[in-house]
Amino acid sequence: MADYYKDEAKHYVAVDCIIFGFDGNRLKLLLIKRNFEPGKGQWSLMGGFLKENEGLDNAAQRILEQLTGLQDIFLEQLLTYGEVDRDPAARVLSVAYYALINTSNFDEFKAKNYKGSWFELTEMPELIFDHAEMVDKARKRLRRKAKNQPIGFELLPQKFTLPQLMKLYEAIYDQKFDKRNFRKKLLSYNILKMLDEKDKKGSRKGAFLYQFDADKYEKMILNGFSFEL
Amino acid sequence: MADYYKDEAKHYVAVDCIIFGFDGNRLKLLLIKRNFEPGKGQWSLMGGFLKENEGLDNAAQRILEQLTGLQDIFLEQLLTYGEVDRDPAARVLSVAYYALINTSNFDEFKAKNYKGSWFELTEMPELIFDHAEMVDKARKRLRRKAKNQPIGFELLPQKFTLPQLMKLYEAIYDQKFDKRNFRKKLLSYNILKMLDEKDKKGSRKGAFLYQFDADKYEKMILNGFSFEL
DNA sequence: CCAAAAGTGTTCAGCTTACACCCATGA
DNA sequence: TCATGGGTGTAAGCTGAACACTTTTGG
Repeated sequence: MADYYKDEAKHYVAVDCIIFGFDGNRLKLLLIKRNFEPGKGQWSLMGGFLKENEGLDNAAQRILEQLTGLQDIFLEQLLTYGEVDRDPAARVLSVAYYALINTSNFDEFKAKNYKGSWFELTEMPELIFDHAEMVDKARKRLRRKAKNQPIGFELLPQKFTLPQLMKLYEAIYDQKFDKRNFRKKLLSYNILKMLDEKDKKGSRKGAFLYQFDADKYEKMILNGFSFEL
Repeated sequence: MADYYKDEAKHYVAVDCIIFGFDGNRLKLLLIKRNFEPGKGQWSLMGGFLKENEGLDNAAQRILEQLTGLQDIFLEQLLTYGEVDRDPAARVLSVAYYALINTSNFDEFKAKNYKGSWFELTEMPELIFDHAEMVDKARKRLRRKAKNQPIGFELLPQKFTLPQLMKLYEAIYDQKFDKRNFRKKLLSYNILKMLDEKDKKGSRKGAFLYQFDADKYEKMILNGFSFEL
């Protein structure tokens, strides 16, 4: 095949992942200690270069899997960063993705290979390049998204309690909610299934466990419903 | 400087622009007839390749200016399309941007160089590659954005009437609004300045002209206000 | 004088918010 | 028995939606 574009410039393209996790209390971010130049030894988002015959979404999945061992994770493209000087070593475009994982089933062993560790958003170290900007953008996206879709559930274990869910939303929005109003609202969507079990880790009384009911949610959006917090 | 990345792949990166315009009645899209292979003679978004030492946003501005002669236009990155086979001629990433222009001061002469012409969204021709997908995404973004920021004003001339503004919103959302409610709501934001002039093009009675008051809007968002339609 | 678009208020329903006490349990 | 977090209902204010008639003026 003729290369119609052969006179055009070619560019390095990286994919960087903003990985959010929730430990039951606070919203956290998975960062790695960079083990190559430039910026070796500094904190950074997990990333990698886009390969010759690899789709962007695939690259993001690959990179996420390398670090966490997880597949089939919520992953969404955020924005592409293309300032000429953003990487001091060379002109590199970076396509940012953000991911939501629940920390319970994540592979600590893999993460150790990259010196990955979790940080509270309030206690983030300094990041290389424009990564802090990416994180900020991702937080905003997460807030917006969580208003329109129940993506918060990606961050929780399969069974969770309403106090846990509320803590998650409080962490995402960095504000307190009234528990009566919160329960009323969430239950009114009819996308939660209450189970017979209680989780007693949080209190002596124990809190009922719930499951997210994806079927009901599908039906709900098919009927033109819009999830709003 | 050492090229730490020299073993990594490099890629062609294009920038494609979804250009919305409003002619006072309907929301339109500016498309060009492609004059190079592949896809020569087919309808397409205006685009171009990212140059060696050019930032992404700059590239988008350059491309927009080439076609419309306009500078300082609302322009926002949408998403990057990176499927391996999206362009049949070569592996090309495309960073999509969308722009809002008011058609009154746009340079038809320049547009003719590219065989550019306006299409109603309902009468769009078939587009090359994944451009239709980009347009669809841009429409959704425009709707969302117009709810939270008064970007609609980018699409209007500096002075406009409330009926015009309402028509614009009706075009963006593809639905009718009640004019009493619409006026009440928009005026309640206090970001419009009524002028002493009337525009008589639309009716014998004439409609008062308004101007968008950017100062008041800045103050409004500083005070934590959220613009909602 | 009439056609055509501009302009104008009120009511009702539903949603959001604020708010305080009892319950169950393990230690 | 008590400390701790879990669970529950109601009232007030606000916002969004529905709805119809009068005004202006060029032809």
